[in-house]
Amino acid sequence: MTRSNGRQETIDLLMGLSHALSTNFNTVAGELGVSALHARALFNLDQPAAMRDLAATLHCDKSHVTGIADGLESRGLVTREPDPRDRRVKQLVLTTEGRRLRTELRRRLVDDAPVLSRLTADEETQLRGLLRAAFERHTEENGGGPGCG
Amino acid sequence: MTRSNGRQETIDLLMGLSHALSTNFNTVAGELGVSALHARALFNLDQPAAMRDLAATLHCDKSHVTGIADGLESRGLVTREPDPRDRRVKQLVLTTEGRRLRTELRRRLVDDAPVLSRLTADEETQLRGLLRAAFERHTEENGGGPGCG
DNA sequence: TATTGTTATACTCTATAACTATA
DNA sequence: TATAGTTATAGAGTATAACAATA
Repeated sequence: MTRSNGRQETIDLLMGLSHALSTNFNTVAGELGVSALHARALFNLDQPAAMRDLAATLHCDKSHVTGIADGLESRGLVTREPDPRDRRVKQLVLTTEGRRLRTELRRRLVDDAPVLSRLTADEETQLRGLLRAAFERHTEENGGGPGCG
Repeated sequence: MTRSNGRQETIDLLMGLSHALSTNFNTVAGELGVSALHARALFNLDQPAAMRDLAATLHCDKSHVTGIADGLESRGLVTREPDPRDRRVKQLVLTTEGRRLRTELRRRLVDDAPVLSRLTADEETQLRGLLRAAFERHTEENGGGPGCG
């Protein structure tokens, strides 16, 4: 019970931060006219990706990615490109508009970051260092490193 | 563009942590035999609460709380108690079993905290200090302080 | 035989609106 | 007239299973 109470406070704070972050993500996505789901997909499409890989990144079933890709494609944000190496595979590739939207999404997430904006530059650097350390030591166990998975 | 790149990394790290945290929350809830939704409600019922208040805490509509309370009640985890001051209101109160489950939930969240477990005691204290500072300066704007809202 | 993506189906989470009983 | 909770309904998000094409 020596460390637990502090640990518990840390968890509460992190869950609060987590919630603020995801609320902000939803808000920003909404402002850009896409659902949070679509924004999450866009966010992870910095490089073209096979649908199977996007499913892995998003921790969902591949059948779900079909629907996501349909939505994104009908909005002109991605295209399905054949993979010359394996004709079963379709690569999802951002269109120009998709890239624009993705860039804007990231820009706003960075600019509007809730809670975070309350730290001084020094404090933010400290925080980043701590998180980096935690993730470097946090091996594959729990689904890997950071990102919008 | 001086600070943006670092900031962007911080955001990525936080989103990764956020995801690890919520995955862990779901896992722990599953191990205890409740859905993440029910666990989230239990988590916030440390004190009896009117259904309207739980809706506010969970950031959802009151109609949704009716369903949550139905599920929790049918599992013997909460009861609906009348409020003598206002006969429209029903207070949700944890049963003995509900309290036990809530305690166990919190214990496991603290013990199994992913990523966090990779920090030394000193680092965790530093992290807690930073988060506390951020939240203290982060006024009501974005739904208030920490918690499992 | 195994895998990629698709379709069909169903289940969970959540919001909106109409209702009731209070206030 | 406004609010607390309920009911009914509908829409996302997601999983499972069966299928087609390809490996």
